[in-house]
Amino acid sequence: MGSSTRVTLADVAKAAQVDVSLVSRVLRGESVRVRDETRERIREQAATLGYRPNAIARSLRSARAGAYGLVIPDFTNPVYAQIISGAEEAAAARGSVVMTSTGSGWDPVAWYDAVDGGRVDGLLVAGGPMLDMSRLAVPHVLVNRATAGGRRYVVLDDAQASRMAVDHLVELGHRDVVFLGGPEQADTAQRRRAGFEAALRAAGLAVPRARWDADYTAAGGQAVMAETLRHGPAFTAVVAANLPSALGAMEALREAGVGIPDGVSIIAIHDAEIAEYVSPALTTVRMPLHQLGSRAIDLLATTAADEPIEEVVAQPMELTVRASTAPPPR
Amino acid sequence: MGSSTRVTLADVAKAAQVDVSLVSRVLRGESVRVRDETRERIREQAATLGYRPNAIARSLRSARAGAYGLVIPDFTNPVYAQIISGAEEAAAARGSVVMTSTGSGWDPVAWYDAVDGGRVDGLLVAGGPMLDMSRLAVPHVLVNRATAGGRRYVVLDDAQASRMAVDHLVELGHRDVVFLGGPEQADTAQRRRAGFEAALRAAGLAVPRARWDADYTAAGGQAVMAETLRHGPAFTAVVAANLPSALGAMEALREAGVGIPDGVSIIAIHDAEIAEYVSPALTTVRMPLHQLGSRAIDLLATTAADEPIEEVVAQPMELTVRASTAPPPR
DNA sequence: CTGAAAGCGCTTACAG
DNA sequence: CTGAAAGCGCTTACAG
Repeated sequence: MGSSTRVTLADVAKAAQVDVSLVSRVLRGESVRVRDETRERIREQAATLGYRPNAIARSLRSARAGAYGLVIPDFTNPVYAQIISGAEEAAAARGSVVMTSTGSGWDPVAWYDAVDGGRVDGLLVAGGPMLDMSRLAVPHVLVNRATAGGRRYVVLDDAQASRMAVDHLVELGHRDVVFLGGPEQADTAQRRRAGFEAALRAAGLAVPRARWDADYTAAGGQAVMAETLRHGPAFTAVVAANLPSALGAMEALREAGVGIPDGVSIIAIHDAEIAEYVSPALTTVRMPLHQLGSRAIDLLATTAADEPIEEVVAQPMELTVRASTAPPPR
Repeated sequence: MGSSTRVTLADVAKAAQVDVSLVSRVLRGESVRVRDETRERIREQAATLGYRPNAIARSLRSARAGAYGLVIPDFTNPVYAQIISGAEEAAAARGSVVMTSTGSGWDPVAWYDAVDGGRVDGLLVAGGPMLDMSRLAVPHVLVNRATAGGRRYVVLDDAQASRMAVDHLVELGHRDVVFLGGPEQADTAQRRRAGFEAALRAAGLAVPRARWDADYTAAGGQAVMAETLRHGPAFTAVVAANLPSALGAMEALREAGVGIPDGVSIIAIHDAEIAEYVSPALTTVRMPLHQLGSRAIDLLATTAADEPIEEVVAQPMELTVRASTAPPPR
């Protein structure tokens, strides 16, 4: 160890008594005709010296970073772990994936420099503050967000998720269902609400007039659910726009002395391990987040930077029935 | 946009009619005496052309990456989000932090190449598979893990956390307390267990003979708690070695019809938002994970690569009493 | 105050 | 089959 004396291609070349260019070719496995004996000598010396290619020099020369960036706004939200694992799986053959955050004390100027200086071949942006992607030289794909104006995104079938949630509740016999929404400016929240309302209408049920939108957090879900209990319409079931807001809503219901599911049923869009370990275990619609991450990397890698991408990853989406939903009280 | 025509230093130099070296100095803010007029012209042209420095070229030349790597084994565990935010805060002045994972389909060989090719100035390793750090040329610091042999780590005061948990239970009147441990090979788990036993002895209480070790996961915690209920000693309280295993244990208690906290109290080491939103809300010992991340970056940045680091971040550690602990049934 | 040159460690046509 | 050379886009002594 010791960064003092890094072994370079030149060192290996000297030890193996060949030119650096040959070492480069052999070590990269480039199909080059070379005597077996020479090839062996080169490999041997590289191993002996502990040569490891300088990725920076390679990148500069070849104009390829060999890495993709993935921008995550909030590592506490378990949905991102699934997107990450999908992205890594798809990228494995092409290089690595590095995550950066836009969290606490985030500085846009430093960020653009850090992310757009050739360190990555492309950027997946999974939420976070609204960024001006046109300032970026590196190709990008928005993940789970279809910003107006942007034409490079992969999203989920949010409306369908709401529909599955509503259908489940309707099958159980619920007729008075409210939607605990996400922030109005989030397009995922808009599509989930639209899907909710469409499904209600399709079932011949009334769409509540007022909107009860939280901010996709547990604290927000709790506050808005409490508000709904005080001033909202009578209801026997809730569709929560995401997992954290469902957990908050459950807390608000408990505080109000409302039983789950005997008083009110609740179902959330998105699934994660935690849904199994709350009480009662939470019924969810599992979204294809892993597939979303994979698909986004594939598109990033295979698409020209200026080519529009407007794609919906719809499969597999799955209702996961747990203990938080049951027929309405009668 | 369009990566086709990146603006280089040479482009700016030509436009401003000066040498590239001068542009480099002015744009980096190097203290160089230059006519205000020239400086102004350079800045103007850089802005007009939309120049953005090539981080790769800069790194190669200056032998500094301007970034630190942070290896995360599992993005679903909320404790890592706190470490990340601490690391980012400390790194902000020096460069960026990029996270990489050692998750699904992780390939050690590719990993060493990816991480040790000059892309980062240093590496924080927060758990994951046991890696041979001596193979790395880049300086590293282990975070929350003091591997035998390794002499570069920052850990928490795990024993103290257990002590605080036990003391809380003892003050409530508990005398029969069990420890739901972590995996035996994890040194954090060893210290938490040792602290647990020491605190019990200090309180004049018996240390259970058998060990009930899970694997730091919810599923593991659930299985081992169920086992403890069947074959373990009688107990009125549980100290869980981490948050996920506590959530699993709560599920096992519910399944066995044991009330929390009226039948059994439970307290977990580590805190996260989710602890507030399970039912009953979980009492925890909040660990200084943010500070752990910050300190690790500071040490990485200011310490020679071969200098031993053996540090404990002990403050602030805080008992957070919620609803899952109460006096024992009588 | 500003310029010219060397060189970081690679890859990749071009030669032979 | 193998080598010599150019050059990626910067930074940094060295000159003047």
